[in-house]
Amino acid sequence: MRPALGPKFRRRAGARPDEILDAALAVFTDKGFEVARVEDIAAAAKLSKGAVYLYFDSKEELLRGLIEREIAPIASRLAALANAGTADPKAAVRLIISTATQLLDNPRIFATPRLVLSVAPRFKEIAAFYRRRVVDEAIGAISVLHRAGVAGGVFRDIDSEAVARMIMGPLFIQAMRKHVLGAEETASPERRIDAHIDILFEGLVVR
Amino acid sequence: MRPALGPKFRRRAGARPDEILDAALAVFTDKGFEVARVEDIAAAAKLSKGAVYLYFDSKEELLRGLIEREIAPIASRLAALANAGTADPKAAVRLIISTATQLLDNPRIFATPRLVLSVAPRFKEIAAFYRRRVVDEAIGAISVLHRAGVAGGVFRDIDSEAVARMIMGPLFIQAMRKHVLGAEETASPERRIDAHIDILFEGLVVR
DNA sequence: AATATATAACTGACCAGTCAGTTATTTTCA
DNA sequence: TGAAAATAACTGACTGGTCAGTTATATATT
Repeated sequence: MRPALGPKFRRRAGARPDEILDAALAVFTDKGFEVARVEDIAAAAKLSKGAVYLYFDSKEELLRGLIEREIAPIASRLAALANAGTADPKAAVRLIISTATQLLDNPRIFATPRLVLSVAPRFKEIAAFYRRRVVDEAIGAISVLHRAGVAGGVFRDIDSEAVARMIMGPLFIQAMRKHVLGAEETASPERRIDAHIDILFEGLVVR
Repeated sequence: MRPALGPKFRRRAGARPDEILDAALAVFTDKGFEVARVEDIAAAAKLSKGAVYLYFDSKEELLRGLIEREIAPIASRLAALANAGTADPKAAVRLIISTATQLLDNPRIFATPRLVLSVAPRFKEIAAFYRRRVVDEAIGAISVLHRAGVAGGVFRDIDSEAVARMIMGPLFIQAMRKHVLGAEETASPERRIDAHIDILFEGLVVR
């Protein structure tokens, strides 16, 4: 019956889980976890719904798989940043801010944090997992950096968690405003980075 | 049939919509908009499901009504803050930070922003409405304050939006961490406020 | 009596997850 | 080599449960 459009499927099961997770991320981001239909995800992965269930036991398992996959690279990247930066803490903070600004500007990358936050009320362990693996790690990395700066006489001796909030907070709220509330960007990333570092390092008050 | 347990209903209906919205806020916050059942909301308001539909046309209307009701006091409060503070901008910034810290620590108050963010992907106009009425207003208020400080020679002349992000970002990320990801508070609100103002005003770098 | 308020039973659409059957790919062995 | 057998990948129709919204009926208020 089918005209000659090539084979309907190939032996490529090894690649399937990743393809399905890609599709899941897109659909979850677009509609939210609850509203997303497994059939939509299947369609986006060019499969039937039944095939999705060959690779994942449930819609929830799809969510878990996705988050685990997306978390891995972040966690390792963070640790690397902190360790690399102890020699020149000011430059390292600069690097963190500019790297994170660029990452968070990217919708594809911000999609997972966004998704985690949206499912957190229902899936407490996912929330806890993300907090430990990403948020706490990030705070830890910044803390290491800050303490190194204090030891080197570069940074003032303030609560490290407060410093972490002053670094990540502005980046995060900007990302939420842009990606979730749909706000326009008024300043370019470069200008935002410069302004952020300026206020963070020099303070707001005239001296 | 019913034994003498008093009348089955006797209230003036005038109070109902507000009671239902209170119940809706509680249930939406607990389960999220999609998962929340109208029957749960009805039960929380001590009504039958049918009765809810006497006051609201749909579940979605319940959401809209709720958000509108919760937004009103915030918007007016913000404008007041900015205008009141032009005489002593430093004190006004201090006041904003300590007020907002306390407000955002309160789960009942953070519930609406949280809800808005969670439904934003599905209900774009709600997101846009909230952005205009709350986020943009807040930025505007801080901007007014900052410009006043610059004019008075107290604050450095930096991009006002960056200043707004440095004020609201750390507060917001802390609230998300606590209320959404379920993190413990490590420092008291007072200590957080002090540290925040210290870094914001004086900067991180030793001079 | 007439109206406003409320209930409980009901309907219809929707969708996660299942499964019997189909199609492609690989292996076996003549 | 090439046809048959075995296996892996996949499909789509179906089921069972859930829930937003409706309706027929009952109770309170004026």
